[in-house]
Amino acid sequence: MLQLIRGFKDILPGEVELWQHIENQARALFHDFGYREIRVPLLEKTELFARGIGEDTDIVEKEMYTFADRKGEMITLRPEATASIVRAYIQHRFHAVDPVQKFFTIGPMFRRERPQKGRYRQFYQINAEALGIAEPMIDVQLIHLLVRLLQRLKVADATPHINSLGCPVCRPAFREALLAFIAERRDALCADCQRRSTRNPMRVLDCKVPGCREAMADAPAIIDHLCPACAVHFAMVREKLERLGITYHLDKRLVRGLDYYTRTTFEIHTAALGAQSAVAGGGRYDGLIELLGGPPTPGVGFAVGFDRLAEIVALQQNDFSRPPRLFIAALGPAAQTVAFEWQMALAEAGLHVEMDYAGHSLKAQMKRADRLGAALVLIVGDNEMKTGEAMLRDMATREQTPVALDRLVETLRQRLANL
RNA sequence: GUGGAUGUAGCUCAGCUGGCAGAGCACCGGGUUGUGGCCCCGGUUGUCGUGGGUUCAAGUCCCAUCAUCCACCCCA
Repeated sequence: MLQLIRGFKDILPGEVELWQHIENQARALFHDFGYREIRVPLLEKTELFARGIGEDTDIVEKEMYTFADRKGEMITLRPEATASIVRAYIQHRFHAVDPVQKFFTIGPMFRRERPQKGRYRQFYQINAEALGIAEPMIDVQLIHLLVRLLQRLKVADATPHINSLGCPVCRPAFREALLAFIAERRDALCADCQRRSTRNPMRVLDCKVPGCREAMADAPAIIDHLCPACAVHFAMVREKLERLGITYHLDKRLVRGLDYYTRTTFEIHTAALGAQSAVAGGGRYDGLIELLGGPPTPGVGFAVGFDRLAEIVALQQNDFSRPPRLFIAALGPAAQTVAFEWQMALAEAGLHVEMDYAGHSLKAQMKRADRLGAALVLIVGDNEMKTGEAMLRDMATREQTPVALDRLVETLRQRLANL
């Protein structure tokens, strides 16, 4: 049997409704906050991600779907959306018209990781990006947006964890302090951290190995080494969060896996999915636009893990089925012929109507109507064709009333409106 | 990339020291010649993940491989 590719999955009818529900909530929220949808390609030149995300990151080093196309150009299935959105911002010269742009996008991303719960090779993200705004207000707006979205989706425990990663001004000094600290207790760290300590020392801070946690307990924190500008920025983010009544955890060990992040950084975790606990994350990336060839422009954004979010939402709310309003049980070829035409006419009038196409017994058709969850069943056979009145059965009350066939649409609309 | 567990009907799973491939649910039909849910009766559904090996005989034992799940790792 031909099967789908490892780490990929089908989203089947029944589950799709849940995805649509989440999308609808996100779109409505983004619309109200002035975020406009942007759709960028799934394929980009490899260079965009190599430069944007960082050559040394795990994503670029070993997780991207990168290949040569037929002319030998190196292209990559996008592992995230921010780099593409920033590329579009620069390419279409948004900064020249109005540097302030707020975008959102929803779509698939690709990373070749080992599949696991809530982790697929084609996975979906909801992204929001605010470009051209340096003020801490917009950091807070994005965190607020994230919290509101999760509230609307009835996700409990959606408390954001926040931190500041500083900027190119304050990070070197912190890096020195951290390296010095790590050097003193290198032997106590796990093998991974010993390797990390030279390449990406910030990662040692959020290692989960108990020995490392212990050794790093008193490690210097980034927020104690912020330059005055970053310190003020972060203080304002915290103050505004508090004024909005958004509870948050200050997590001095929170770091990011992508090189472009600066200043405010945030994540939302949940216990619902085991180890794949991060359901959303984001932060400020003030250097990225310039790095990708645009003018110096601040930026901040987040990504929500759609697959993970859908699994969490499904835990409390998983029935999004939309049963037909009416089932037409037709008996005999003559009735079936008119039923077929009614179904189309009623659909045209905005009513979801189902019928049986195979000419099963009335009993079988009633069973099917029940299983589909139809509120009403219209029973039409030779008798009804002669008298011009069909029987309309209310499945909940079992009451049956005659309905004139020539006034069918109006009667049904009335009856269904009252349900 | 590393470690562990699991693959048998559409779904959930049973199948002992190797001996005729099963149950429940679902689906189809009947009990009721034109009336659903509950009940009763009957029926359909299989590359036992795949490929090799051992054996008179393999769902069962061995090897390989693929996939899924869990954890590490990484991240959303």
